[in-house]
Amino acid sequence: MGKRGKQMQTEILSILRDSKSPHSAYTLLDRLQETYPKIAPPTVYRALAALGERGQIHRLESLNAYVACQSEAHHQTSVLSICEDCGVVEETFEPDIFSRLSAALRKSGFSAQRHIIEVNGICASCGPAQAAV
Amino acid sequence: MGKRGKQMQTEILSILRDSKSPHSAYTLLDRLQETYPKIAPPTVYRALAALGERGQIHRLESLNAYVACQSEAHHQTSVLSICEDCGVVEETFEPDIFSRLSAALRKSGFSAQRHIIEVNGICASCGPAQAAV
DNA sequence: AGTGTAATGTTATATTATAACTGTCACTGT
DNA sequence: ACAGTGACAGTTATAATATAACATTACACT
Repeated sequence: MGKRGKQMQTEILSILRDSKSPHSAYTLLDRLQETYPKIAPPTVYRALAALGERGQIHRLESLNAYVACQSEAHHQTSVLSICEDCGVVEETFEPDIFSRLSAALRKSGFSAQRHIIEVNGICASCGPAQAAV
Repeated sequence: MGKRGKQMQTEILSILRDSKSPHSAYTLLDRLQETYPKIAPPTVYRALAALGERGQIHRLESLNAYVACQSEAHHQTSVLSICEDCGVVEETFEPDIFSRLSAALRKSGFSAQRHIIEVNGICASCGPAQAAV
């Protein structure tokens, strides 16, 4: 890997962990440039790719943005729920849903490798129960 | 709506229906320009937005691309499976999985509105059973 | 040191998407 | 009929996201 690459990955991971909301690649780039003024987009994308491969971050496909993985364990079977009001993303571990999904698709001969499950909605803090308080 | 808008939607829908693989907005733009040389990106995106609202097309968030809805009925609860080999996208109706997902998230106070389920893998035609033939 | 390989830096550009403004046309009320 | 108005479509420009391609550096091995 190399020292610089690891350093960037660490920086990005720490930025993402400090926030429950997703960051875009270019938001991260701006943040990193405060410290490393000269880095360019490929640096960020390389770091994001490495982190993604290790399951340390998740990419929100519907937002083109990234969040830190909230657990050390479930790197493959988590559901990402996105609050449309406050933007917070929560990760939920739902192995049962993933295996049902794989099983359902296998019936038609499809062999599942990677599942993307993202749910848009309103989180507990922003929901009607809270609005009434 | 207006005549031109409908016309573009019809054209796009027919291009997408002619192919089981997804098309990007700009692929569609190129195709439309064969007939309407002067149209610009916003025209395509407006048509895609209108088609999407009516559930006639699905957007593949992980590919930034679009496919025609393969059914007239299930506009909300379909799983999109994407073959990494041939690129074909199939739509599967899985209301049970959607309701389980909503139920699981509701436990933590999250109210689901829109579900995005995309699965990457290998389809029946490209899978090992076929390779062995 | 010399060579080969992999990581990183750099430049440029491709791809996806939308903002903001302008033009057109159908419809309304008079 | 005609001015007003509002929705849609056209147009221009640019924003936002992502990667290709090549140059350079670092480092391991000899």
